[in-house]
Formats: sequence, C-alpha cells, structure tokens
Amino acid sequence: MVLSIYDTFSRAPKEISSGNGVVSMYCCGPTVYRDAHVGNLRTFLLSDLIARTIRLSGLNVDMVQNITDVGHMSDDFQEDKMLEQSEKEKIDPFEIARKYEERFHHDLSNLNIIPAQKYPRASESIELMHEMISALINKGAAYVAEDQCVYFDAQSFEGYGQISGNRLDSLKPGHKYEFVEDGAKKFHADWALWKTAGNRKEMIWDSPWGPGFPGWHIECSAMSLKFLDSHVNVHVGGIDLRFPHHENERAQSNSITGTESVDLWVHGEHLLFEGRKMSKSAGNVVLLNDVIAKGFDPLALRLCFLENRYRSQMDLSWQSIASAHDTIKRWRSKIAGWGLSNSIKIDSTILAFLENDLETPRVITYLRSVEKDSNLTDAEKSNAFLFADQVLGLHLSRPEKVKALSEELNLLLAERENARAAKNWALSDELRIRLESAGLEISDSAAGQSWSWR
RNA sequence: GGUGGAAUGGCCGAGAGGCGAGGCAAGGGACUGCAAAUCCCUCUACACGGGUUCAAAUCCCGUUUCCACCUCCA
Repeated sequence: MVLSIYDTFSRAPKEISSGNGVVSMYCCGPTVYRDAHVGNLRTFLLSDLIARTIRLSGLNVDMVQNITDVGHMSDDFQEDKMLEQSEKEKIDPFEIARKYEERFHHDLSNLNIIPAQKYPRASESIELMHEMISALINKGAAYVAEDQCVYFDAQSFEGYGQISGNRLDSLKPGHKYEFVEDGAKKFHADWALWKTAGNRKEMIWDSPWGPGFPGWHIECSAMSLKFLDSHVNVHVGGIDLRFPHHENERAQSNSITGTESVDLWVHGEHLLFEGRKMSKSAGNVVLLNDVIAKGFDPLALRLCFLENRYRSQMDLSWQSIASAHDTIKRWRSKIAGWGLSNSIKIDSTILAFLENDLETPRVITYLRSVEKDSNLTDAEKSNAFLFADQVLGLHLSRPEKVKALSEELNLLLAERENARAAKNWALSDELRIRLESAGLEISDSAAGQSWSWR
C-alpha cells in the first residue's frame, strides 16, 4: 500500500506516484516579510505529514519549499511586501528577508517538522526565471507588453482553471478589487511574469526586458521544475492558493514541459482562531511564539492540528491547545511507564489510517482507545504510540524536559516538606500556592511530596 | 454573478446506509490532611423540506444559513 491523498484537480483520492522510489514534493513556502502565524504553520505541517507517511510506506522523499523574498505584492498592488516592511522596520529588505526566514526555520523546528531538502530563495533564482520567461515567450505563451512588462497569455493555455473549476469566460475582471485597466495586458486574466522597475530602486535586477523584478507566480514554476527534475509528484499549498496561484503555476509549468507537470495537488484548509479568521484587524493573529510564551509545548499545537482533518476548516482556541498540552504530557509519562522498545513493529491499523488520505484524527482516536484497553500489554501499547509517533511527531518517547529548579524553589520545596512532616497544613498549602504560581505542579502521595513543571 | 467547501450535543469535533466516536466544559464518585494529577460514572446530537430504502446524520432533489477564492492571503 502507498498513501492516497485527495487530489484537488481530479476531485478524488489519488495514489501518490514516484520515480525510482523517490517522491518529488513541492510546498509553497512563506513570504518572509513577517512571522508565520499558526495558520501558515498548519499548511507547512501538512507537507511534513505527507512526507513522513510516504517514508513510513518505504519510499523516499525529495522536497523543495521556496522562500519568497521578492515579487509578492501587498494587498493594494502598489508595493512589494518586502519593501513595505523594510520601510516600516527601517532595515534593508534583504535583511528583513533573512530575519524572517531564520524565524520560519525556527518555527518549523519547534513544530518538529522535518526540513525539506532545499529552500531556494526567489531572489537567488532570478536567472532561472529569466530562462523560463524566455522559453514561454518563444513558445508563444507570453508576450512583452507596451509597458515593458512580460505577461503570460492566459488564453494560450487550454484548460486554464481546471484545478479550481474557474473558467476564463466566467471570471469577472475586478470583482473583488476595483479593476484598473492599464491597457498593457491583452486580456484581463493575464498575469505578470516580469515587471519593469519603474520608480523602484531596490530589489531590481537586469533582464532581457530591462531592469525589473519577477512576478509572484513564476518563481514556483521555475524552482519546482529546476530542482525536482521537471516533474512534481505531490504539490502542497494552502487552499487560498488554489486560485489564481496554482492555476497560473500549472499553466506556466505545463506550457514549458508540454505535459501535466504535477501529478497530485493537495490543499490544506484554513484555520480560524476562536471562531474568527485570523487577521491583523481582528487582532487575533497567533504566532507559535505566543503559544510557547504561554507555557505550552509547541507540539501541543501539532496535536491540535492532527486531531482535525487537513481538508476541513478548523477552529483553534487556547482551550484546545491547553487540552492538547495535557494530553501529550500524559502520554509521555504513560509511555515512559510502559517502557520503550528499540524495535518498533509496524501497526497496520495505524498505517492504514494514515495511508487513507492522512486520517490522523482516526489515529488519535485509536491511540486513545489503545491507552484505555486493558487487554493490551504495556509493550503493545507502547509500540502503537511509538509507531504512530513516526508520523505524528509529538516526541512521545521523550521524557518530560526537566528544567533545573532555582535555589529559591528548592528551598520552598524543602520548607513545604518540613511543614507537611509537622502536619502544618496551613503553611503547606500556602507554600503550594507559591510553588504553583511559579509554574510547578505539586503532588502529595504516601511516598511524600513530588513535583513537575506544568 | 462565477467557483470550491461546510452545517453533528454547552463548546470543539470524528463518522459517510443498520449496533449512538472522542475530547473539552459541567455534575457525581475514588484517591488526598485538603488539593492537583490520575482513574471511574453521568449528560446524548446530526440545519430545514421532500424523496430513495426494510433501514438515512450518511444517498438523491430542493431550501436556508455560513466559510473561502475570483487575478499577488497558508
């Protein structure tokens, strides 16, 4: 068996394909002008789940994720997101890019996401894009307009819109935004491959069409074809990218290769936070660092995502993160008690759930039932959890990290032990409150007082 | 207007023709000096109207509501 995933293009589950036992994957990466929020991270986790499941089935994965550090325009179409942020922070745009790129990798690591093989940067792939744009012009799929920009000719690509279901003739120009007819494009659905510099002074490159900068969609085509040998087995991205980004990417890539360049399009649904879309204006943008700052294990967020289907919108809340945090803690402690084995046996039930369109919610439910099943031995329970954890990635075999206690807390603990020995309950309770507010969890049993970090 | 989804108990959410997931919250109990943690128990739902079927939350038709995308949002 191999993994089947729902394919947006054919609207049905489809088995993943591979060449020589290696599955090529491309995942649309971040635009590094700000921190990734937990919604972005959900999509990045999706590619990790796919890659881990593929590996569990015995195949290899070659994954590429781009870093967009130029060409992604702000909502008003006027300014590059990078330059806008550069203006705000008074830092060079490339420094901005490296800063947020670094933080992006840090977030991935905190979420226990296995790194891709390559993270090519748009700003370092300009030559690649030039080559592709030239090739598209030669094939008659793109044209240089009067405004010195190069546009893709949407009508040249038969089957434009098949991923999203949109049709060129029913796409209304400018429905969402006020449509500004600049006269340069031949058709309203055409998009820019290369934009002329105009007044722009930073982040511009020379090109056969004059100084300028690349459009957003061309980078993914250029990088995916270059670094994955002209064919992508699995393409991953957020649902919002289905149209127009992936539609345009497909048109570009297929025009170059003359074939269907992507086998399987996977889209992750969006995340709401406490019932609302995360947005700056709503003030409910949550970062992984916010989760960590509240004292939660970042992997609690991972568990929250795993408990929901990747294709469903989900509603995240602080309560669900807190609950996931406790669950992971309990599992780690139980697994430590059951004992770890150095050889993990295949659990075909779990594998079947995963290979059937990444049914991680079922895996979690199954694990909860294993946890409670008194007919299973400790070794069997431990094996089920550790097998699943190869994909779940919750570090379930890791003993709870023990932060060193400060001297002050040590003294308080000793003091409380004495108070308990003297049956001075009032003092003992008061000390417990102080210890708990410092983040400790105190438990008393016949064996005496013990503690752990919350 | 076009396109892609969704509607399940106080909340979050799996399930996709038959035997009522699970979690959180709440209430009760065990344990405890009292707690915390843990364990046990309780609480029972599928938007509306038709249809198909022995049987529908699940399939079909219609309605309503919600979300997303519509030309540079993960």
